[in-house]
Amino acid sequence: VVTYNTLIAGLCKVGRLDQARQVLESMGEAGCDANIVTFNTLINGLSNANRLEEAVLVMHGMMKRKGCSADAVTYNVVINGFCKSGDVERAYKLLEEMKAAGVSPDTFSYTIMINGLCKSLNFDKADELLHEMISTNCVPNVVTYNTLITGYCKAQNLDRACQLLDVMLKGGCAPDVVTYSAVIDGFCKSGDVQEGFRLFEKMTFRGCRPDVVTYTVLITGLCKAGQLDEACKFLEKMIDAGCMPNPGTYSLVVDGLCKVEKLDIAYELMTVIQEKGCITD
RNA sequence: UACUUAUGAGUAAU
Repeated sequence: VVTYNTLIAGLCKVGRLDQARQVLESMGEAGCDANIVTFNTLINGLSNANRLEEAVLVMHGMMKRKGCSADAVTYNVVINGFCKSGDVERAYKLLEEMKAAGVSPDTFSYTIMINGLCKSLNFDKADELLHEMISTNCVPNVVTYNTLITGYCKAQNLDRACQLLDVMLKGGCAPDVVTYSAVIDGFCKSGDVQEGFRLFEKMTFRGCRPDVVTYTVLITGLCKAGQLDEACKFLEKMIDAGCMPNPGTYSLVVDGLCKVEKLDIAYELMTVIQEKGCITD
């Protein structure tokens, strides 16, 4: 079964969904019964391809089989599909349906739903779910908090984002590089690059290593603020810190320089970057 | 300790 599941997952990943489905259907004749993971894998593939009604049909088909019932992953996958497609209401209904069917939502379920609600700017409901999960002894993890924090940052509610960061610190849930990058991005997008750098200092002080995204966020902020010299310096600092920029990172700086007609500096930067062993595209 | 689900940035020229 595991071999089959791996094959189906591979087919789904490259978009050969119909073939994945055929493989699943042929398993019975081959004397190998599909299990819950097999179905979840296919349902996830359909869901990612936005073939949601089909995903639901496969889910229901599976539930009619003997010895097969939907588990938390099954629901999570479909709920996530509806959230990503923008149909948050349908997703929410499925979460209710899940509870009614006696399948307890897990940390993934709540995080997925909270993400959907944040993306549709329904923060009241998102907070409500956070409390609901805590009251049902389902522990929010770093991803759950990151999801909410990102949502609030995008909505430029930085006070609430920082408040949640505090909850994490005090509640023993260590913020990670995603948490910090999200909040730093929030500060930069609000025009306060300074505050972004202050948090950058704090994160390194607390032992959290910035990655390529963290640096890119700050460099983007500097470029948007017209501080191109600083952006260049910071780009070099990043490389010296052992963090390799990807093509997106430095093309952003090069683009910024070109827009203010500092073409010579842009060219110089390219040279420096290449000398440092970065691959330019 | 095999297989499936959730979170952050950038993405130009034509």
